[in-house]
Amino acid sequence: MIPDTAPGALPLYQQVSEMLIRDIASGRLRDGARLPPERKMAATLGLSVGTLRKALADLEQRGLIDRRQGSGNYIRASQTPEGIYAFYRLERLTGGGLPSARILDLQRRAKPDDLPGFGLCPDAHRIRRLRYLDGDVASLEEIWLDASHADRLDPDEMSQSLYLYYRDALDLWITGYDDHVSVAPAPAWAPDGFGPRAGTPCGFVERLSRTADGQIAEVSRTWFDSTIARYVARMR
Amino acid sequence: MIPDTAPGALPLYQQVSEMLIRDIASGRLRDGARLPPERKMAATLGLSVGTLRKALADLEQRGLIDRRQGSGNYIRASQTPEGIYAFYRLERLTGGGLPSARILDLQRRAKPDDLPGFGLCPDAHRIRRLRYLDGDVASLEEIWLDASHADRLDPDEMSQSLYLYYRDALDLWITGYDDHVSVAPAPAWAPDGFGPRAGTPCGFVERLSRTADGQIAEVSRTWFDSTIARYVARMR
DNA sequence: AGGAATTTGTGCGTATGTATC
DNA sequence: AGATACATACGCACAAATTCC
Repeated sequence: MIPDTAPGALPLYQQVSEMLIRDIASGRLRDGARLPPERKMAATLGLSVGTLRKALADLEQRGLIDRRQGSGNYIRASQTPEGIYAFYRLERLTGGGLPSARILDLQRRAKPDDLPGFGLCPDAHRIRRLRYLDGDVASLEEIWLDASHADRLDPDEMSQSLYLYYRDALDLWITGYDDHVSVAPAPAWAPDGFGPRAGTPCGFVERLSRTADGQIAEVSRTWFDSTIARYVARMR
Repeated sequence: MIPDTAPGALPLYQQVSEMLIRDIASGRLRDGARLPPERKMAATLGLSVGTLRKALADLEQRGLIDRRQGSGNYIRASQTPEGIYAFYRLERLTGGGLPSARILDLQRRAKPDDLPGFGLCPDAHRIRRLRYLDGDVASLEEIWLDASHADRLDPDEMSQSLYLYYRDALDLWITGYDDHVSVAPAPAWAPDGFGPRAGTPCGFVERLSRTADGQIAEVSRTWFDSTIARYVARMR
């Protein structure tokens, strides 16, 4: 790797961290793969072990790798065919579950007034999706992506993980979020197959998704069937 | 500080981190106070700057201090009279809100079957509390604390933050949790003043609280009024 | 079973950059 | 502008866990 030493560039360890995230997202590093030993890897990249370790610690905190003393560093097996769902916080009541998605509708529209203010553009892309866990309908999603990041969205290219699509097709990197979880009526457009009828209370998550510079790029709303799924947060 | 060098002791940086947490919790370090410069502090504690920095990074990640380059390290102003609510995840719909609590009931009982398995003891202390945000009733809590950590609990000594009581009175250190958020009927014991009537759907959080060694010490259930409060999770 | 080799974890020290006061 | 203080980066030694022969 050629480090970017221009003034104002990111610190070395962050450059390394982002490069590795990109490698994982793109599939160049497969799930479960073992990274080279730290000392070898540091030598290859031309940096000190300490700096590399800081980057690796960052990846571990994001849940992208497993670090095992005496063994090695491993790309965390995501147990999904589509890639990483590091940001997906719904799981079956029994724990886990394989997520998948189906797009119901995609439009470009003016942002409605009841959305929190975000982004630069008065317009946004509205994506409505049905989400599954192990094949069962678990939730509905309505996603508003600020239109400044893309003129058009191609539903055929969208992968099961929207964040991967953002990264690969739009070069838009979501690095964090704020989630607000409460209870709200299921939306009027709730299709058959989703447990709660329109207007009846169900779990509700509003997410503000942020890029590395702290700007909100996307606001999403998720209504979930709490007989199927629950929202999970871990702190340690 | 005299470092614990016994075999099996925690790493130095964790000992330092825990000591500082204790100092903050106990009030020996006041909100907003500035810590000594890293080099001076490291010299005082008899350890290297790098080790101290690792402990400080840990505190920052837990949100207990602010680190400002060129300025200093500051105890994060908690904006509450009671101390830290780092683990409290409910806030007003408008953001923030001052939490307080009132104990409704305290009993020692056999653990009910519908609790997840935890702890060593067949018994647990059951605490039922009413929680407020800015004086409004926001949620009900039912807490089950494994009885192996204390024979008796003294309701008069319990502070607004149970975790502080655990630390100070029981020497029990809660360092992390798993939260499961969904929708559930308000419990039969829901008192007047709590918005949702018994049996009607409201927000629901089940929390498994862990000590540093990963053991579950406490299971709590919170029913919250989603017209008043929402559950908040941040990731970055 | 056991010991050597490998690999990550912890801790120390130092030099230099950059933000704040 | 100078002093102070945190941020980044480098390198080394030893401990602890794992792996392999």
